[in-house]
Order: sequence, then C-alpha cells, then structure tokens
Amino acid sequence: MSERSHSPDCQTRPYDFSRTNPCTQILGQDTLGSAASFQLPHGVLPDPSLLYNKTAYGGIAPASAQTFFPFSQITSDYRGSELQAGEFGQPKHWYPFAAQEYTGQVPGVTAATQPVNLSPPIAETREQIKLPEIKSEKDSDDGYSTEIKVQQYPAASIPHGVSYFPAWNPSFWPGITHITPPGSSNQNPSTSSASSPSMSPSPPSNGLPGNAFFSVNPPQATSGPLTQNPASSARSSGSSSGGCSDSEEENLSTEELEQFAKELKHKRITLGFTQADVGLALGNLYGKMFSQTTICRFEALQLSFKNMCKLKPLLQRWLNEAETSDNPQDMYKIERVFVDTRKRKRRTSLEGAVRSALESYFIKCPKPNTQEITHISDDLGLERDVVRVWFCNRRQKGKRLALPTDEECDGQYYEQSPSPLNMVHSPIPSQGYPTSSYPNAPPPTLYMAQLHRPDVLKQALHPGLVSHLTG
DNA sequence: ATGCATGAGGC
DNA sequence: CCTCATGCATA
Repeated sequence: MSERSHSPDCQTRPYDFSRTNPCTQILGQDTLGSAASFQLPHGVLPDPSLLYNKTAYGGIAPASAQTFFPFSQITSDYRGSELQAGEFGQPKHWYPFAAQEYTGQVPGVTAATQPVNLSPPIAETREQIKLPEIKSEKDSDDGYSTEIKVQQYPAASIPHGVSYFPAWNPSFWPGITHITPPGSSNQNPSTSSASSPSMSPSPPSNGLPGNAFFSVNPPQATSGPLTQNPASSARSSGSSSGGCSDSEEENLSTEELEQFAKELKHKRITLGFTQADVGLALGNLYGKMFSQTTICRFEALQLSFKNMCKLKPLLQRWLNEAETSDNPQDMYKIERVFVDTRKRKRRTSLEGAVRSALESYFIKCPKPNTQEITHISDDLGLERDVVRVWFCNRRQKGKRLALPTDEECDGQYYEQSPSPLNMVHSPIPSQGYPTSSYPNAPPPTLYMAQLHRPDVLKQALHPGLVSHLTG
C-alpha cells in the first residue's frame, strides 16, 4: 500500500474534472419521475442513488429490522462466450448479487433460506465465507465455474421502508413492487429480535441491538455533517439547498473529492473498517452495497468523475455515521447466504507478452472495429471476445487514469507507428471526464493518460510494452 | 490494488 | 458494438 495520505503534495491532482455539473444532472435525472422508471426491463433497478438526493437521507425511518434473505436462484445457463454474439432476448437474471435486488422482505423466502450457519459475532463475521466452491478452472469443460457463496450483511442492513425502495422493484417478487413501510403490518418479524435471534449478529452487547450503529443515529448526526462540506454549500448557491439537508450531490470539485477520498480512507482505517466493510455498510444505509473494489477505487480516485460524485454523498454519510457512533464496531453484519448459481466465465489471464501486444495494438488503434478485433484475436490467439473486452477495459482504464489537466499533450497517442491493420482512429467522445476545456474543440482522446504523476504513469503502462513496441 | 468480466443503457 | 458502473477473482 502506498501512503498517499501523507503527502498532499505528491498527488497534485488526480483529475481536473472541473466543477462542471455532471453530478447535478446525474443525480438530478428525474428518471424516477417518469413512470418509465418503474417498469424496468426485468427488475433492473435504476440507480438508486438517483433517488437519494430527492429523498432526504435523514428521512430514513428507524430501522424496522426486517430481515430479508437471499434466495437461491437457479438459472444456470451460461452460454460460452463463443456463442455470445449478440442479444439474447432473455433476461439473464441469474446473477442476483446486487443488494438492491434482494432488498425486500419476503417472509416465505426468509424462512426458507434461513442461513444455516450463523454468525459468530465478531470480527470473523466480516469475512465472506465461501461454501463449497466448485471451481473448475481447467477441469470444467466449459471453463466456467459454479459457486456458492455465503455473504454476510449487517444486521441492520435492512432498507427501512424508504420511499425509493419501490424503484428497485425486484422483478422476482411481483408483489413486492411497493413494499410496506416499516409501520405497516407485515407478517414480517417487525423487529430485530424477530429477525431471528439466530441471525442477530449483534454481539451479546447488553443493550445494544445489533443494528445500533445504523438505526440509532439521531438525525442530527446524519443530516448535520452532510452540510459539513463548506465548499459545496458555498457553491451550491441558491437553487438547491431546499433548506434542510442540502444537496449532497452538489457539484463537487476535484479537490473536494480528492480530499474526501483521503479523509475517508484515513478515518476508515482509524475506525478499523476495511474497504469491504464500508461497501457493505453502504448497503445498510442505502440498500445499495458496493464491493471492496469500488470503495478502493473511490479512495484511489479511480472512478469516473460522475461516479465519484455519485458515491461521495453516500460515503460521506457512512463516515458520519461511523464517526458519531460510539461503537462502530458493533456494526455487524448478519450473514446472508446467497447461493450464486451463476457461472462466470473464468478469468482469462493474459501473459505479459500478449498484454504488451495488445497494448501496442491499442496504441495504434484504441478502438478497433469488429474486423480489427478479429484480426487481433487471430493474431494473438485469443478469443475475440476477450480481445474486445480487453479493449473496452483498456479504454475505460485510460479514461480513469487520464488527467485532463493540461491540454497540451492530450489525445495524442502515438499513431506514428505503422499500423499493421490499417486501422483508422476513430474519434472518441470523451464522456469519461468533464474536460473543463475544449469548448468546441474535438474531444481529446485520453486513452493514454496525461501522465502528470509518476504513480499514474506506472499504472498506465504495462511493463513489457516498451520492449514490445521496440521489438 | 487491479485485471478481466458482466450487464444495462444508448446509439 | 460501445460506454459506464461495478464486481469477482487474483496478483
């Protein structure tokens, strides 16, 4: 790990997404305003966060510890990437991992899926426990594996009947489209106690309910700190601040994000939470959890500006909660068993040489067309899809690492090298980051990071690249 | 921490 | 097919 937290100087500026207002619109999208948002394709949820800013966070009712459990969904039909080709009209809902999708109280299911093993109260409980994992890397004929895993979630992880809930509408449960608010009758074990003692992760803490951490926090604690951000409030001028907890999704500046990321990391560590913990905690607070990966990328400012803006308020709030809580450690997670029957394509591990080759192709043409992809995959002996995905990821990475701070050197990846494929460079709209500049100039292609920081450079380039290019 | 993958949404 | 958000799996 690096200690970026120490030297504020070394990391000049991750990215200079100006204070354009991507956030505002992101969060402002009244997706939820339209009826359309409620008839999602197949239970897919629109970004819940979109709703957050509308529904005051502070408004979250005290947790009515309803327990919801995962359910095993069996729908294994993974067609090899070979067949992938195009669209499968069929929804592929075989991978219910997103918290939102479970979010909901299903009495019947609850009982049925009652986890077998219940959490040992503390520390260890935080780990993800994997059950028999049939991992057939090479053995599996198709190369995919099936796995069953058990995850744990905070006791209070129950999305209290918040208004935005309906939007998540898990298609699995037709009747649950609109859940009943905490108060309403609901055969559901309305209380944490009812949540089945067996699963109450709450350590034998005398008076403390396991969900103390989340539900106990007084509104003040939550809403107050939200406005803590001086800059945002200052900037958010008139329009937003409705009076109460003002805009959290407000336009954030790079500096703010940067600083917050640092603060988050520091405090997080101080409080003894792992990135994974935070991700799960968000699930408790908002019903939408995130992976360690995402938290990590957030802290490292490796998400898109939009994404950063979107997540910041959530993390901010989590931080507030964590800080104001007397026993953040009590924040415990119940185990949530969820059998994931999905088969995921096994991760392809590209060799250094291959990666270098891809890099070199990328430099010549960051956005190869179908034919070119085929050519490359052919040349390197890779699956077409692997190549395609690699390019997608590479582009994405390029954008993440891009530092649109200086225009001087942007968008000029070396196209000097003779392209073996006569690839043509296609202009790519820079949607990744608000490049502050370029009023009407062609969007710079930032695939090659504007390496202003050595650390970024290190990340951006693959070791063998140079040799490959020269060789 | 990061590489490869998935899937929604958009042309 | 792409972008974008996100995550599993792994280095």
